[in-house]
Amino acid sequence: MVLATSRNLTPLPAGHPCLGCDVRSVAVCGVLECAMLAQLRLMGCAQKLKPGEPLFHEGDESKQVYTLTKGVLKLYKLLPDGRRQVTGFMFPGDFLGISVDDAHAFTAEALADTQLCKFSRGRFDSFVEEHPEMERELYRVAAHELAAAQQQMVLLGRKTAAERLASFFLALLDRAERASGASERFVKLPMSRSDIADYLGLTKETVSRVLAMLKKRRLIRLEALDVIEILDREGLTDLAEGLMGE
Amino acid sequence: MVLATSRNLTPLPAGHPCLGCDVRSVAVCGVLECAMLAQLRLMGCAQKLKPGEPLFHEGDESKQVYTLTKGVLKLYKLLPDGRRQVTGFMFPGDFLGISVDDAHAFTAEALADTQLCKFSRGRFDSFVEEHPEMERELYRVAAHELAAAQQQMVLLGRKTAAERLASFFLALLDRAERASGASERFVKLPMSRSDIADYLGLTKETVSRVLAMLKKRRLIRLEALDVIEILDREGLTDLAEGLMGE
DNA sequence: CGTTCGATTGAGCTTTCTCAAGCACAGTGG
DNA sequence: CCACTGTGCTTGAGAAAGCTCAATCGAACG
Repeated sequence: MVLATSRNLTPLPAGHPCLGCDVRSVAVCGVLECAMLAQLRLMGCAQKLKPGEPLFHEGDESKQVYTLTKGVLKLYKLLPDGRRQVTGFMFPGDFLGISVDDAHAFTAEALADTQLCKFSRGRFDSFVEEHPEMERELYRVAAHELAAAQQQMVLLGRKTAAERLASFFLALLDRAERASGASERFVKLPMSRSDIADYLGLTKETVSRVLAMLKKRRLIRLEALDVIEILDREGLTDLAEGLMGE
Repeated sequence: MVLATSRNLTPLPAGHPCLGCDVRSVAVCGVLECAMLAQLRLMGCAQKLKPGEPLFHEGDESKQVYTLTKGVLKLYKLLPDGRRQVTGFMFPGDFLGISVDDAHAFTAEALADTQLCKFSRGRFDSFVEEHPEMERELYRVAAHELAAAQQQMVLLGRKTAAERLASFFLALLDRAERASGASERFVKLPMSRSDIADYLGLTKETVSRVLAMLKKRRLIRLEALDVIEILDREGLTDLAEGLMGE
């Protein structure tokens, strides 16, 4: 639910801290010239996170922006009594840097071994200053995120548990296919059942039960605890859109 | 849940279609020079809507952008079976124009007699082209919207019915106070109970019942069916943040 | 081989929803 | 001026989806 989408590939100069990443692009610059991408990357320095390690907390001052190059992050907000809402997951290629009033609106925490390319906000801002087309791109990505957030509001406000799970798996599938550029049958779930529950506004028990139901209906299969196979994409799509209820 | 916040006031030239509006500003240009605001306004032409009249539908091609000058709009998305999620309300000063792939992500419908200042997207884009600081402002507003959307996800995913209503009233109160620049005790509800329900992920019956409960707890009072008085703002805030449950 | 931690399953409960009836107020026509 | 009607709001009773609490399972790891 934050700046997203991986794009064009860009070569990195030898010796750069981001060398060895999964990704050779800067997501937010999908439309920018390769020269510009390389230049931006040069300004960054590498940062690594272990599973469970936070990158920053909700309310922290936002002094850096990041590109995720390897791993997965979950983004979440907490209520004072501990209720958690996961607002999104970040994958390689995603850009992390939108903030209001220079404060982070959510906590970002690694789900796996994670690697980021970090830019100081000042340097990033001056880079954007020098490349006005970057500004447009930032706006485009924010607009995209906003549309995704509205879609998630429909899910949280109006969909049943089964519809939420179906929508979630299809969204992960779409993303995997966009990343690989090929059609996929298997979807990796790098997050726990609790994380899925907190993203979909459910409990982990309900997630487990609905998962069992989707298996019994032959819509999906569990290849492993954290890998699902999509058996009936059309059926899953109908379910996700609420067409199975009647 | 779409571009928002009213700001600086700008005089409009005599004879302009927007003359007679509630607002003398273009929200999205909060930081821009007055000269620029006036110039943008000159490019616009007026449009009026009656209650219940749609401005555009979800999926329609997005050929215009708008500034709301008078009235209220509700923005919503539908599931195929008719379930509705209201993603936001628009008030005078709000800007309506963020879209992805040139298609509207939601339906916009008037709740009252409404007046807008309309710009063709092409002219708006070339105006933005000529005023790069406008691009930054668009981005800033989109980022603000995104933060609000994430807040709404917490509400929809994790809050109880009472917490949702309390949060909603406080958000309306905040907005009213920002608009008037003064402290307020009364909040106008220009939308129906069903609209509130569809915004908060509830049913209209639950909204009514929770309203009755809030009255009994002396947190609010109904001045009229569509005007609430805030009797205990602190209590309402505690409730909205989930601090009353324990 | 035992321990641990996440995932699953079960039973009962709570919140919210659904369906239905009653109420209040605005607009209309006699 | 008042009954009539429609629409939206409120209230009630029963149902259901999903939650809570608790027990069990199972894979990973020491």
